[in-house]
Amino acid sequence: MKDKYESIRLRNQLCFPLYAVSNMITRNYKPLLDELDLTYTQYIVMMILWEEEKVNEKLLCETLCLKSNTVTPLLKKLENKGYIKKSKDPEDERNLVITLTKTGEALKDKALEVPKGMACRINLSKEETATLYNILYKMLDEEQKEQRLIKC
Amino acid sequence: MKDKYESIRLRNQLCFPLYAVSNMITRNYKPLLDELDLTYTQYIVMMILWEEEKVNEKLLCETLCLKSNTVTPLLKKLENKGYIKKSKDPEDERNLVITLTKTGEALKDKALEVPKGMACRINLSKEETATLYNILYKMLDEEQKEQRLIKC
DNA sequence: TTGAATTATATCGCATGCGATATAATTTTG
DNA sequence: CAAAATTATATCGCATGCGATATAATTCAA
Repeated sequence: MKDKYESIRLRNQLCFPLYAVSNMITRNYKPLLDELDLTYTQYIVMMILWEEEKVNEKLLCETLCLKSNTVTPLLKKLENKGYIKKSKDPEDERNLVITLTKTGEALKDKALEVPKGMACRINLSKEETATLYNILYKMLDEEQKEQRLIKC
Repeated sequence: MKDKYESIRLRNQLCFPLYAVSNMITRNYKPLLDELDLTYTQYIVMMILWEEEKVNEKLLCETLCLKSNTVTPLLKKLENKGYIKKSKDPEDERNLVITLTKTGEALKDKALEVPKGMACRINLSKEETATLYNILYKMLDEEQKEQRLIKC
């Protein structure tokens, strides 16, 4: 390596484009999600609920790779907007069970506009998209594996 | 498409793994950057300064794809830590010129430990890394192109 | 079986990101 | 050349993310 400092050049980092693209995506979603009165993080929580009907907070945290200190206040906001309901699992009172309200359920159809609006904003080929998707999930899976190893 | 709602399933989003991996990367950097008393965003600012010697805020914002409302307070913190100095460009007093202090410059060698420490945390092949890098920069470049088009 | 460990949420403090807005310096324009 | 527009920073308010810590419910263990 010519320069001792090659490894700390911004252009040689993989982390930076990941970080910048992630910010970029969130920025691009904003105008579309404003229509639903959702932030990006609130949107991915709602996506899970539109699929699952009933989820507890722990599972939500694991699925989204977030900690409860991010998710708890976020759920409070979704509750205040009238999109979700919170209740305790009678089997184990520690578990928070989250379900959609009628309003939250109704939002599902409106949400179909979001991916439509985003489609034109990401100019990748089908193949590039698939490759990107697979590499990213590989990274997430590795991380999860690490987590499990650390627990042992 | 079988299900009308396929497009809003979390698993069918490209944005989500991007978002989750970006968070994951930042989490992984934290213990390494704590040694330098830097956050991740502060670290990428310092990387630019270690390369450039002298940068103004506008260029910094463009390079990092961030707005001044993120970068201005961040520079104040780096100044308080004694890593950078701020001055005005005499040619155009609007421009903020940022340079490293001796302490900031000295941190460069210590920073070489950071990519060393990260290497083992990303389990991608050379090829996967290159592919990921290229696709991400393609996305960033498209975005920049859009920006220019909008300006016209 | 009861005190200790574990687990699931919740709270606190700090550092981003960013839209909206304010301010100061420079450039454009009529 | 003076007012208007533009440009570069700065400030404000809100919504994350997360490490550290607190609290309540459950499980484990002596």
